Amino acid sequence: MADLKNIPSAPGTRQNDEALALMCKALGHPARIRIMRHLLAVDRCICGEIVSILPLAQSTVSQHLKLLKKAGLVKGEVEGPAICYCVDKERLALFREQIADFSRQQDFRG
Amino acid sequence: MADLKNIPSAPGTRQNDEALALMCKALGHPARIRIMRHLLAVDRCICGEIVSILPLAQSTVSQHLKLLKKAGLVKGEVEGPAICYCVDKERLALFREQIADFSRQQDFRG
DNA sequence: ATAGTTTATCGTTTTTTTACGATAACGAAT
DNA sequence: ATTCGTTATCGTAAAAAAACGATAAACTAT
Repeated sequence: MADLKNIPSAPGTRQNDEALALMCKALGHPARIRIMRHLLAVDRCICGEIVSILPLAQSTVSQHLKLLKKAGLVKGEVEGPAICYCVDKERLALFREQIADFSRQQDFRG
Repeated sequence: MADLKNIPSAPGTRQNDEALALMCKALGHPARIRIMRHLLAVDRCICGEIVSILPLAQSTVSQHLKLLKKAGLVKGEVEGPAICYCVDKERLALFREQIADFSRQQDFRG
């Protein structure tokens, strides 16, 4: 990938194209959408529960969770021997706003 | 990728995880975010203009546009010798709503 | 200490994505 | 008919993503 990070952004443009793209990419896979939906539905659960609802190996699910964490959409905390995951709702709300701003972006030149 | 398409969806869950993931994936690259922002800013422009604002080869930009078209976020129409691109605002609005619904999804069991 | 449960990481393979140059296709204008 | 400007497609190479099994790490409980 060429270095888009070093290009000056347009005046009215938000700087965080990278972060926005990262979050979009994190949601750009059906398994990860599923994971998010489940977490939103049950509020919080351990990794094993997610494994049980998806037709994927444990290691694969763990990788998906890692990506979601990297994008900031999910956070996990140790809970006894297991790890409890939940959606970072602030980040998700931020994402929703960014998408809203983005998709309402118009031409306000002059 | 395993066949997530054949898994029964949870009761309250929207069916179009695939479509939502596809649109997210389309926006999951900084170059494509840039393209969308530019199109939103200038309303409509030819492909060559987009090439000129990105540090990418013409063929690469063409591929990115192809992805955005495949996701339905962008449409292009022949205009003389060139092709004029613009954002499909209805689709983008739909996407925004899907994200809004998604990110507000809560636990309403019982 | 040992055994059991849970999850992350490693190593690997396959597939997809990203990027490029070169070429083809298409329309406009000479 | 030929040339020019514009964009898509082809072929290819390099990088990243997706998936798995096996193993390691960490914490509980016996």
